[in-house]
Amino acid sequence: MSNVFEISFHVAYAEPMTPRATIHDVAAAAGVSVATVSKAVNGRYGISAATTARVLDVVQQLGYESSLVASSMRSRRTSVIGILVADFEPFSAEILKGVGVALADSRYDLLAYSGSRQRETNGWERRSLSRLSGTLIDGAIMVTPTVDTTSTEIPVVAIDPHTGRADLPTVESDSFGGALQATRYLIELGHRRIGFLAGRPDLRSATLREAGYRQALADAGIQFNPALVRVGLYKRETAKAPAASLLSMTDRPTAVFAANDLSAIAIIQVAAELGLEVPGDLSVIGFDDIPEASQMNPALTTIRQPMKKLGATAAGMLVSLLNGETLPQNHIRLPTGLVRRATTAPPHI
Amino acid sequence: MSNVFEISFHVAYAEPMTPRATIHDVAAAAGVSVATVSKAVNGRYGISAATTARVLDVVQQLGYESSLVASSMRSRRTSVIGILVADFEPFSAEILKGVGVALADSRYDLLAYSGSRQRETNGWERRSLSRLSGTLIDGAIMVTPTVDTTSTEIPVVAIDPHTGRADLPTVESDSFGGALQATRYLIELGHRRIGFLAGRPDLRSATLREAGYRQALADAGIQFNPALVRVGLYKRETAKAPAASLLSMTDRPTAVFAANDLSAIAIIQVAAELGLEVPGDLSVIGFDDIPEASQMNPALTTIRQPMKKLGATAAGMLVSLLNGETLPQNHIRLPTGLVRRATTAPPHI
DNA sequence: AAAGAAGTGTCAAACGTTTTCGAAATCAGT
DNA sequence: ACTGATTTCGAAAACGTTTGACACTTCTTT
Repeated sequence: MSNVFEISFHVAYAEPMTPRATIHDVAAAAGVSVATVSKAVNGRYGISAATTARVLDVVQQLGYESSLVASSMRSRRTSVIGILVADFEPFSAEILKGVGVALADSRYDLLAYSGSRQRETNGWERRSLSRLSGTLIDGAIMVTPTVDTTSTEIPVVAIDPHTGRADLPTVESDSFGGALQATRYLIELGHRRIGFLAGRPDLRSATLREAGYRQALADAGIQFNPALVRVGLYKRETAKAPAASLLSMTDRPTAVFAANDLSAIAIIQVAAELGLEVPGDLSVIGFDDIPEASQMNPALTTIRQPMKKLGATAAGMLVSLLNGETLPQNHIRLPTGLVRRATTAPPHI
Repeated sequence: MSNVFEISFHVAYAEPMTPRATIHDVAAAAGVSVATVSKAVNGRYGISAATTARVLDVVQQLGYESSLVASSMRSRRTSVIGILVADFEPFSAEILKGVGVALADSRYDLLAYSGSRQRETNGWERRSLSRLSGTLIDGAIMVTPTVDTTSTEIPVVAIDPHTGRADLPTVESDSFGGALQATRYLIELGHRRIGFLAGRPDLRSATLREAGYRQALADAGIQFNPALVRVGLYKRETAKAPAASLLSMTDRPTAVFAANDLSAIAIIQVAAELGLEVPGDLSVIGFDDIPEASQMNPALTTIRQPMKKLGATAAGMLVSLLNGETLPQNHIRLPTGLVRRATTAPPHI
């Protein structure tokens, strides 16, 4: 059976796949022991210049590269930083960019891992982390973790962390302040019936955004109405049904604050399907300012969150931890800002 | 020295880092051999239901997860697909999103790898591939590879491939057609002195974009002028100097076709520094339509390239190869389209 | 010339799994 | 009870590296 597999591969490929050279191949070709090769390649002390040169020559010829897996199995350090994401949606992609530039001239490689197979199940990232952490990565950044991960054997920094006691370093943006700004802006435009499409209740950002929403209402003397709140879970697919439910009410809101841009996109799409015009019949404001927000038509009014900076900051913290330093502050919060675009307008009179 | 390191870690962390449970720990706790644990966990035949249950119980208690590294070292298949990128800039990030959704309900996990350490050196991705391929990943997608990678032991699909003989499956967009469209559009606007800011000459896309540019000029009866061509290498930093050189000419072009959006952004920035107005004094058109293109002010006119689809297509091809299937076609080219925005206008009279 | 020091290379263990093979135990059939 | 088949489990090898201990040379020093 395994043979069948191999054979069909050879069919698919013009050239047969040559197995890569191992350290044993190099050792044999150079006429030395594998230990010598290892030391020569890694520049360890105790190998003469002549031998080293000869070994490196063979390495060159054979195109040998040490297997990351095998070497990391033995020596526990790999100089690779892992970032664990549920999937590569716009938010985590932006963070990835930030982490990438922050690590660009560090001595760390970057490995982003997304577990397609099991990501619906809770705690996928604890499992993934566990699978990668013993070896392979020296430290990890976790984006919107689904569990309150406790101690691991490698340093971990969380971005947009879980609710619950914060036992690990975190980076997040000012969700409360941002939500306050967003809701206040809708109120300033004249809206009174303002809906809220909430995020993932297990994330601190989601609870804070709801808190900000309620605070802004309270400040304006508007009674909080639970009937105007739906849970969209931050994802486009999961947000559509609650969005539809919200917009199908007989006395539907004139404006909606969506807890993130993907939810906002979902509700705008649902509105279109229901024949509602944005912003004519419905104002929508999002949160994040993902690149897609400005590409839409009409462009999305939203709260900008410095996603790249979140990533870069987390990367910086992680590198500090890996250097054995103590962090000056364990929890960092970055500011947000209102971006006025075209999905918000005063309500119909 | 290693001790010092450990100690400082404990300082940085409130809780001591507990080493993760290994298969040996599970075996000891369950009173069976490691072989039995392995079989129980992986559902292999030959273990009684009672024993399996007991082992799984212990696994649960200890929170055991098999090490991806160790298991991949022994059994060569990991169900992980790797995507190798030079760095996470907008283009590769978009591709990543596409690969992610394509793999979402496959049985493969996704691992994106970016070698910060050595990415300036040529052939970084061949080395990275080699380091990961023996183990860890079952197949790979390479984005804008710097070398004409020959046979490896795992299937590889290239996106935006290298020039040179195409020995591996490739996915790319219609660079020639897109360049034709772009240049033609500038000509239609009335431009005659049209500059070209070229890409990485080792990539097929770059040579094709230059070919399209020259073809459009020829079609319009405009003499190709080498003095109007600079090489920007697709990256913002590397494009700024050549852009400045181009715009500092005494008879500078009235319009520039930049081989990708990052180059376009660079030249617009340089133009601003030189006091030139876009599109008043200089029209600029890019290539890619990265998310950032529409966020700029003025928004960038560009050739849209279906980046997510490139990624998704490559992922589909790779999965086919991994299934041992033969690809219906080894080279796929996707169409491009003109996106008119605000950085292009007729030239001054 | 002896003895220690320094330099250079090899041996073998270890990392955490999976898998093959064989041993022991249980069971069925006579 | 005896044979043979079947089930259940463990021992050990293997994957490709790194590294500490050790052995053999060669060089200094007295």
